[in-house]
Amino acid sequence: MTALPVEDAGVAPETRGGATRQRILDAAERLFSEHGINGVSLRTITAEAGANSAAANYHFGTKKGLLDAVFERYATGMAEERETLLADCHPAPGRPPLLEQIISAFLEPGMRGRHGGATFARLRARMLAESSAQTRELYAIHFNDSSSRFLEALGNALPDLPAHDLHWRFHMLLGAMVYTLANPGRIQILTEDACDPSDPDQALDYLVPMLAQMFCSPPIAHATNPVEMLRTVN
Amino acid sequence: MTALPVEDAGVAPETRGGATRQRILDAAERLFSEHGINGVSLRTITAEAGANSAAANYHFGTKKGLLDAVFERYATGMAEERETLLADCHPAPGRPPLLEQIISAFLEPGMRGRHGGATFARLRARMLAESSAQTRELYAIHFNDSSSRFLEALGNALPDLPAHDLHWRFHMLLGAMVYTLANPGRIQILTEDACDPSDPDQALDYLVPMLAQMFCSPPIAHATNPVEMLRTVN
DNA sequence: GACTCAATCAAACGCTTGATTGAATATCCC
DNA sequence: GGGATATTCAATCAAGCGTTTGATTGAGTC
Repeated sequence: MTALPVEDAGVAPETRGGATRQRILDAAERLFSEHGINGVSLRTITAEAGANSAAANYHFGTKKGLLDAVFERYATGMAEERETLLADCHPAPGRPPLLEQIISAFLEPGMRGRHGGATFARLRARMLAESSAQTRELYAIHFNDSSSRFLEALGNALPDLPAHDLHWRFHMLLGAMVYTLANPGRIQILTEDACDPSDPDQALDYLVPMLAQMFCSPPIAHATNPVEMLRTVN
Repeated sequence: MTALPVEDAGVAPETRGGATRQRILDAAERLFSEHGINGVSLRTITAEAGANSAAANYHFGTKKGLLDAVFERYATGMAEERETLLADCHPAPGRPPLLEQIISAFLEPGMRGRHGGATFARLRARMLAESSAQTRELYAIHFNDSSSRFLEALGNALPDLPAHDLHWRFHMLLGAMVYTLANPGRIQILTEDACDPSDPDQALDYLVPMLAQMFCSPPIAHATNPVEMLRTVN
């Protein structure tokens, strides 16, 4: 009926780039990110994609397989770009401070237009909150390595910061990023839109220098475990 | 069959404290927080509560009504305690800095054992990420007022901080809190459990002083909108 | 002892879910 | 063209969903 040209027949459906397959991926990404994975049926997705209700199962096997494909589509390139940008981080005159370079290299690929944009960003945030076995595995597969490298790079850039502080601050960085991506709109409600984290440019402009300042600030002395106060790194 | 004593017959089921009703609330809170609202069926909840499959509908009308009741159960007291603690914030020798008092007053009621503990905390975080019409409304009803008051108190404590910075830093505070409550376990995976945000005491010990330092740090000069750089507050 | 009424129960309602089937159609290479 | 392959289609499946029903229970009231 649609008679769209299929440009690469002969390949297994998992690696095809057929038009229907793409439309299903787009629809699934959008609907998953809006209503959650359990909140959307395959029928809704295929209807939105203008495809037959069996098409999703044909192309991706199961609903789980569809989410895998949706996630994989942008996650791989995103992690790669992160690492590329990180490799290019070095202190130099005329460039931002090293810490800002590193933080920007971590945040930027996931927040700007490439790699799925706001839709995929929101899906990632939602998946982190849902935290099922599948979503945890997808995160581990695609992001564990690069995130570890960033943690290491931040530690090298701040040799005097105790590991406990480094880890907690990275946790806070992740929190700021995820909460911004999730865009629950709380701050917009509370401030009547004076501050808009849903604008990626504004978000990066603020988060990168603010997080850099946070990482730079002196270690937190905490009373719970005095031994920690003496330790330096690791 | 169970023959449990009903201590307050004669009251409408919405305000009863019957044993079955309580068990359903407990089971719903736990299962909602673990698998999401769409990820759990009423049958699973009632089975977990050892009740008949119609019991949830009898006591709460609909699944939506059940979530309302689960949220209401602790949210009201939590918001009240926040406001009580905030009213008691004032600079004095021998007490922590005012900023830490305010931040602690905001974070503590939601993170320590009262008001549902870790289970309800995780549910709140998940609801923020899901952000359906119902969850947004529940948040607005129970938390908008008190959150606004905290934003105001922070602004008063930091009269020289531009509103743009204040709002963004409060956004980051919310992100750190929610991400900690959601407990996706990312930092534990990356650091092999050296840092444990799922321990409320450790979390508060670190977050309160670190966030206070963040609020205290100098304003961020941003190039996007130079006019902002000249403004002070509001 | 008849009556009330909140609470519980087993059973079923109509509907949606993820998944499968086999026939029909489109597209490719030779 | 022909034959193989890839895709789409309508139809169907068992299972599960939220919700409703009518009967039953058992403690309190007069």
